[in-house]
Amino acid sequence: MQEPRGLTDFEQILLGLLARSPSSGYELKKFFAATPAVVYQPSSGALYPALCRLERRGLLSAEQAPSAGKRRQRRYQLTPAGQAAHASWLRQPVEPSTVGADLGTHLMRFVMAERVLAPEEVLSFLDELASALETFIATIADYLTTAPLPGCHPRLALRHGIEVHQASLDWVRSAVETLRAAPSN
Amino acid sequence: MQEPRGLTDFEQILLGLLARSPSSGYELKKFFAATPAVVYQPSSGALYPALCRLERRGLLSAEQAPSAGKRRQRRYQLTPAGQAAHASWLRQPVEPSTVGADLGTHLMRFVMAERVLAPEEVLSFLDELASALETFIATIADYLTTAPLPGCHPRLALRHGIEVHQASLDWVRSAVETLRAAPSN
DNA sequence: TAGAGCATGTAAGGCGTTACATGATTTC
DNA sequence: GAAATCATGTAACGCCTTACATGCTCTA
Repeated sequence: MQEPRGLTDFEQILLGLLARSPSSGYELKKFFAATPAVVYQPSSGALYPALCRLERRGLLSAEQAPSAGKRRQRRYQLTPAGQAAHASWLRQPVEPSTVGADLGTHLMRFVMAERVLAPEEVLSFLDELASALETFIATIADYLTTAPLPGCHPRLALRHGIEVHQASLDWVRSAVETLRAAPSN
Repeated sequence: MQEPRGLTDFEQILLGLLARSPSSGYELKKFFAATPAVVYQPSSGALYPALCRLERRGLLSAEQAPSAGKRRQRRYQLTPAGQAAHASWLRQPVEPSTVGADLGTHLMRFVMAERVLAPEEVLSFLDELASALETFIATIADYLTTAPLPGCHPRLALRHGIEVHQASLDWVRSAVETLRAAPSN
């Protein structure tokens, strides 16, 4: 029995979307297309095979064209195993080394954690995210002062990194405030 | 003659690094490893084939272990065609639709433009970047007010997008100021 | 009935990852 | 002389992209 390798981010996100509401592949495509903030537009060749993989793993189940016309349509929903996999993804600790790239994945987790995780779990996720961001910012700031950088563009680019991640950090802190003020809504 | 598909971002970045100073594959690896802001660590299986592809296209040339010991080593440098491809990458207009994801690529272009592009070309690149960011921010802000979003986490996540990209925009403006004040250094 | 959109999928090809392979050189 | 590091590469495998294929359903 070979290790069943972990799910990709894309697969986890599909799981999260289907946890909110069962959908067909086409509806998922429309969702991605309609959301301007999500700048990823999965192709058919990525989406349908991913759904098949999740189904083969027993994380999704599909019901064939139940309602309305006879137009074939596979509406997917999570199995209990799928829900478990999704919840475990949401509960994964924030890996500090990943905060420099793909902040998007963390944001996705935050969005999907609503109503799945307990409010205090969400707050501790944000705490982890905040300290990962602090560490990352400190690392760049240190590199900026100590490393011998040729020219002025590299320094400016590092300042960009600091300022953008500082903005993320500020956001995390204000989000914590917001959620503390109105824990459930 | 089939279209020679464009270079990947990774290949372009390799070209940019080698334009600064000819290096071996191993030195490039060390560079990626040593830079904390660059959160990508190319594997051997990505790096060496990429260098070979660039060489086969005639964009790089390699000299075999010239100096010191007889340890085999391939030191790459740009051919004239490679320099042309690199400059053309740097001069590519900022595609507004790409500004939501991979801001990193734009930053890379900015860093590598120093001393390759004329100061006014750099400034116009930053202008393009600024207006792309403005558009993106406005799009999210509009979506935030008009779209029916379930729950409070999605709204918070969109605010994150706005604030982070606003920080980028502020940085662009201050970078323009800095560069205008000290055009060459 | 012709066309546009719905809805799912497949095939070829490219690139990256992980892991392994292979020598040469320096260090203890 | 053994071990670590230098330095380059290859093989298996997986996923995504582009492009195409296939039917069904609604509208003009």
